[in-house]
Amino acid sequence: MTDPAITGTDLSRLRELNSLTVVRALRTQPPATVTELAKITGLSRPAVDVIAQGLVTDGWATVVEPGATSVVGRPARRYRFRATAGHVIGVDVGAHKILALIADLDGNVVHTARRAVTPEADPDERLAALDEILATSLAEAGMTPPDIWAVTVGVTGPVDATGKTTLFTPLPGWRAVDLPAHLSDVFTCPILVENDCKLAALAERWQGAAQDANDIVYLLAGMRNGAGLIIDGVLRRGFGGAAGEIGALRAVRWLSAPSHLQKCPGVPPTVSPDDAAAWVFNAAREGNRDARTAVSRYVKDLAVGTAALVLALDPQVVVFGGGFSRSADLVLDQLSRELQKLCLRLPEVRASSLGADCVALGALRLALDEVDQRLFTLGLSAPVAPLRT
Amino acid sequence: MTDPAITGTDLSRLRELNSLTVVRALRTQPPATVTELAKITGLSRPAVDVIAQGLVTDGWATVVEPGATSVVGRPARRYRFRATAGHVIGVDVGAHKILALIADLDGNVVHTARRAVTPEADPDERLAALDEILATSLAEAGMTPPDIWAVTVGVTGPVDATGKTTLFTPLPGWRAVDLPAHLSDVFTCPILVENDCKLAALAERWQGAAQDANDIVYLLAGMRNGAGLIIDGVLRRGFGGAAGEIGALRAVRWLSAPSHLQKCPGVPPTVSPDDAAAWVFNAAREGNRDARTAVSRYVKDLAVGTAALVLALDPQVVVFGGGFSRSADLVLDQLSRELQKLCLRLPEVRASSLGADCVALGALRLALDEVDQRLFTLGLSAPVAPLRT
DNA sequence: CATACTTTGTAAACTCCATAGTAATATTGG
DNA sequence: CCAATATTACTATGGAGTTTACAAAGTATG
Repeated sequence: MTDPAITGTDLSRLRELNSLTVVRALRTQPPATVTELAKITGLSRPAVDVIAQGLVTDGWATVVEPGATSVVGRPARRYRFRATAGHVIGVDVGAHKILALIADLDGNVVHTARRAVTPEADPDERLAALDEILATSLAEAGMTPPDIWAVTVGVTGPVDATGKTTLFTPLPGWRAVDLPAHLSDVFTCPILVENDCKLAALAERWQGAAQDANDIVYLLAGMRNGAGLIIDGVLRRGFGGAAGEIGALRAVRWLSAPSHLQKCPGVPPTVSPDDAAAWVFNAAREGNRDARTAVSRYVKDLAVGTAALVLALDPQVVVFGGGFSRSADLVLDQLSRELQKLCLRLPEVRASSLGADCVALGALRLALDEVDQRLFTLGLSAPVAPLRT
Repeated sequence: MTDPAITGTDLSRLRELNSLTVVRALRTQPPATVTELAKITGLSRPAVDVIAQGLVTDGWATVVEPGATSVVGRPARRYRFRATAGHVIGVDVGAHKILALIADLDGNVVHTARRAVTPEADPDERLAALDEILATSLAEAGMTPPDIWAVTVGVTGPVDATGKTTLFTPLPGWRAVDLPAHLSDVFTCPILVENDCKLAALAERWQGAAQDANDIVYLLAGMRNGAGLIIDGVLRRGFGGAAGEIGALRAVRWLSAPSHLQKCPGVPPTVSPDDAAAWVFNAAREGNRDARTAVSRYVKDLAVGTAALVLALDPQVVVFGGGFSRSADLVLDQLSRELQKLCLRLPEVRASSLGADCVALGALRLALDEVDQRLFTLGLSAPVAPLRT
């Protein structure tokens, strides 16, 4: 009924806002004194003092009693954000593997679990593997589902508003899978499902090659190409969750791009189709002419779709990620030259600096964002797992 | 030094926040009583009362003394937002014309001025025409430059962060023009320069065909094609201001699309090249086979670039605007069918509902947004024109 | 080892804002 | 003219942050 944007503020809300301000300041870095916090927030020392004490009693912060200091004056109590008050889970459900990470509220990974699956596994099999890896992860980390404040699962293919990949996904039978419904048997906290490229983009901005950028086109380059878009610092999903799926347009040749590598003449028959690309990249690095030609054609095709995204969005950075990013040394320069030819303004082209965990890392980031968003809009009550709305 | 995001709030700021809340409520619609405002804002009646009186003394609101009412009880004073406290200017500097609108803070247009220029006019000539139309507009509206709180000028071509069209513009010699610098001789208020397609997109969301949508791809279709992108409700410019310039990519055939119309066989030699497209659309409407084929080819080519934008962004709505939108009846259905073939998820395709003023209207909207943004972040002091920062 | 000095922690007085409750006022209907 | 009703004006109350003052806990210095 009432628009929250035009809702008046009363005194208690003011206290809440200032508490959140102090929490934000606390989270910026290591244990801080009341005086430091007062300087950061612009509040007075007494105000910060009572707020900090309130945060301690609520469980959002802990006190670090003063140790040996080398400065003049009375040693100050230090307050630290209690990152272990809650945890989040980020999962990457891929064709070949499932990777689950558990992290605290600061994003420190406290548990990692990996499990291989076959690409042909049917949904029941894959879901069973997912359930199993989640159960053992929780057990090994000494946690129970109520300790988890948010879960994000990364999957291949565009994810709609209900968390399903109804439009398309390469995983067999996976289109009908309702992951939020499935996981809600175990977790009462918010459950998010997101496309793997988009999550990788988030990870790259969080801890990877694009930490300084707010406008990012992330390329997940491999046997399948995908893209994740961060615009004005926020991951954009599009109205139906299908933003970045430029590969569907035949005119931009993303579908055919990897085939240049697979069909490169000279690949030994002993190399499996899955490993052909890696072989070609290696051969190209050693000077094989056919391989160099194949890579060149691959980059040329990749550049067309990338140029379409770059022209559409005019990003600051293009991040070359995905399985092929290990061979970024062979790709980056030429990709940049091709984009120069095709685009109005050339963005920086960088190689991904994260490994194969990047999708799961991005899933963590999205879960943490969800927690933060609830915190800063709904206010901080006692630190317990939020309920799904 | 200090991050405004983690700045504490004190009591006076709280009053300011609540004042802004009341202003927002006032602006939602017609003169409101204190009781109504209290209900909307959630504040108590006395609080709203003192705030409203403060707004009146500051000049942000006016009192409407009660007239004849048909309800029981003492008639209530009504408060109205004083939209005439300030005004903004929106200008469309096109190849053929300059259009200047003056509007109050509610967006009501209070003055309109149009002036023809030749496409070949050099920058000095065009700037002189701009200065002249601005001067006469102000004079006719009975205003002086200090009465203007923000000015937006729409131009063709991507606009960089400094307000220049250094990358590209079809206006001769215009790339070197520094509009903000030029206009700052007259105005001390914020001066914005923006791409015409982007402004038209804003207008369409403000008063046109896409008022309900937050994710919009706007097509400015004419002898030149352009696009404006609204994502999550906000106009996106891209890192260098060149977002939406998909037309630069040859693979998507936007450059060649209008030539199908111009080169259509059967156009009488009496028709000027500028009017050829209109002739073809009319002929197609009357059943001319050649014309229908030309239109069909035009739409096919237009659809490729549009599909690239749709796949990249996954918008809710595609708005077909620009000069050709008068012939939307011939285009929309087929465009929709082509997009259906090319895209993963088909967005709604709608025709623009605004006329040739849409760029200037969008310029007004951007200027109003600038004013609002300053209001709601910097707080409301006395209602006077803000200074450029 | 005592003193001066510096910084932190805490309490009190003060200001400002919103709320709640009450009295006064103005209008309509009987 | 009086009762009912809704608005406006006024006062008291409580909460939150700031300022000021002072005690407490250390280090530096003679």
